[in-house]
Amino acid sequence: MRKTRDSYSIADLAKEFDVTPRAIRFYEDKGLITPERDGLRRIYSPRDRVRLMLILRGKRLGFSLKEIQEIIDLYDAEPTGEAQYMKLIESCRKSRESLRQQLEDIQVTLGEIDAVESQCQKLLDETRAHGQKVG
Amino acid sequence: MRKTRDSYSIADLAKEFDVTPRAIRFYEDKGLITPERDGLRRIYSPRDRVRLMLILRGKRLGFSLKEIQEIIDLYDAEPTGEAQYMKLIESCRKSRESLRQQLEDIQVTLGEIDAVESQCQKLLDETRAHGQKVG
DNA sequence: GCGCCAATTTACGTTTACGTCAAAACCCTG
DNA sequence: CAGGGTTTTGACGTAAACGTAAATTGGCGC
Repeated sequence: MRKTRDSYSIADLAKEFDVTPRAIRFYEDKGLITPERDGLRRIYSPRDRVRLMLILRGKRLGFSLKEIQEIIDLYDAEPTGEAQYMKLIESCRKSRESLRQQLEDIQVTLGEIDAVESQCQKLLDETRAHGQKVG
Repeated sequence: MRKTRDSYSIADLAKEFDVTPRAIRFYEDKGLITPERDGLRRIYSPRDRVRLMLILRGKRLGFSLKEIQEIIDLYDAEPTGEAQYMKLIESCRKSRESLRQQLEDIQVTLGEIDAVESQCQKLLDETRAHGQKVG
C-alpha cells in the first residue's frame, strides 16, 4: 500500500485534478510538462504530477501559461555560472513583487467583502425585526 | 486645489491607470461601467473612477470580467427583501471562499520562491568564495 | 482475430479581452 | 473657417487556452 505511485496515465491526473486530458496535452504542447512515452502513451512521473499541480495553482492565481512557465523554471533551474545565479535571483525578486501586489489586493478585497457582508447582515437583522412588528 | 476632481475624460482615466481608452470602452460594453454623456463624449464621475479601480484590481487577481462584474455588484447592491439579502450574503461567502484559496496559494508560492532564492543566494556565495581561491 | 475502450493526432471552432485601423463628429484656436 | 487634437462608432484582427469532432492506433478479453 503506497500512497505515492510512480507513474500515472493522463486519465489518472485528469481525474485527480479535475481537468481534461486535452488541457494536460495542451500544457505539454506549451512545454510545461514533458512526460515519458510508452509507444504513443504518455507516462507521467510523480515529478510530472507535481508540475501539473504547480501549473494549476498558477492558474488559480490568474497567471498565463507563459508566466507559469517562468515560475516553474525557477524551481528546477540549474544555474551554470554567476550570471545565471543573478538572473535567477532577479526572477525571484520579480515574482515576489507580483505576488506581494496580489496579496495586498486580496487582503483589501477580503476586507471590503467582509464589510459588505456585515453591513448586509445588519440590515437584514433590522429588516427582520421591523418585519416582525409590522407583519 | 482639489485632489478629487468631479469628472474625468476617458483619456484622463486611461493615463492615470495606464490602460487604453479601448479597454475602458470595452468594460462599458460589458456593463461594468456606465459613464454619463455630454453629447457623444463620455464623462466619468469619481464613482466611475472607483469602479474602474475595482475592475483593474480584479484583473490583477486574475478574475474574468464576468466575475469582476459579480463582485462589483456586491458593493452597490440595494437589496429589496429578505431573499435578496440572503443571496447577497451567499455571494459574499463564495467570493471569500475563492479569495481565501488564492491567499493560501500565494502564501505557499511566496514561501517557495523565498526558498529558491535563498538557496540560490547561498550557492552563489559559495561559487564566489571558491572562485576567489581558484581564480 | 475481433470488438471495445482508452489514448493519440490533426485540425478546426470558440470564448475572452482587448488591439488596430478607418471614417466621421466635436471642439478649440489662430 | 481651416486645421489639429480628441473622441466616437463600427468593423475586423488576434493571442491565449482550451473544446470538440474525426480518424487512427494499441492493448485486452474472449
